[in-house]
Amino acid sequence: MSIDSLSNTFAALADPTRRAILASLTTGEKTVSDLAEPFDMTMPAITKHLKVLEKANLIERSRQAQYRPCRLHPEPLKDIDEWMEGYRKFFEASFDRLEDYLEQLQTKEKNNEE
Amino acid sequence: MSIDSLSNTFAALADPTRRAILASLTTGEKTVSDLAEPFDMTMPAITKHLKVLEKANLIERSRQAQYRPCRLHPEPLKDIDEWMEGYRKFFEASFDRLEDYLEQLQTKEKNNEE
DNA sequence: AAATTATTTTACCATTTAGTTAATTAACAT
DNA sequence: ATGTTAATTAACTAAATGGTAAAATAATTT
Repeated sequence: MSIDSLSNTFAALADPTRRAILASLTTGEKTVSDLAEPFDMTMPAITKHLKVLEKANLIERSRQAQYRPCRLHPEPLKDIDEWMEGYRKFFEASFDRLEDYLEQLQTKEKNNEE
Repeated sequence: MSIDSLSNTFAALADPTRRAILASLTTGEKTVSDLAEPFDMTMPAITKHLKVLEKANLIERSRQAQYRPCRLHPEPLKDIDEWMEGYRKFFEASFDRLEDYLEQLQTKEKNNEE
């Protein structure tokens, strides 16, 4: 039980419906019906998606009358951003420079072995 | 068929074994056995993870004798980074401070109203 | 040619996921 | 009290996922 939270966050984002829900929440709090409206999907399906997002800590919920409004809780995205940091140098560099970089690394490794 | 590629990338990253494989590839090309070594997992399991990464375009493979070396192909991470761009303002520290600041302002205003 | 090493494929299994319909809960409005 | 609106839960299904063991493929070594 309890998969690591980075995996959980990535998994939650690996679905276009859920990403669209998050995008929708960037403009402010929304009810479940509001969120469901753009999708050709039943309400229980949306409820499930919201549970996934809630478990991944990407949204927070409250109660107002019969509504359960959702709002964005972006903190877990920070963890992804930090994870990305370790790879940024690989995709920001031009292809030629990446190859140079990898070559350098391998040369260094070889030298360290001696 | 053919899920959107952003979903595919996120899904590929939603597994600690696969992320560890990517991390391992940041130091250069590795054979399947090299990659498998740290894990308590059979070779076919690793082969499957590599297929997921390959399908997500996060690794590339070649042939050298009986080896099938893998190397990092970081480009899809760029797409994630770009997706993140739309959310950065929500989780970046400066924003938190801005929120605090705005909250302070509103409190002050309220006090002035009384 | 036979044996070894590296890797994949096949066939299987258990669990999770993404959806459905039907029933239920909760709060509000008449 | 009754009905309406908002949302969830329950029960089910099909497909995907992450793993296994055993067999197959491919190249190398002896």
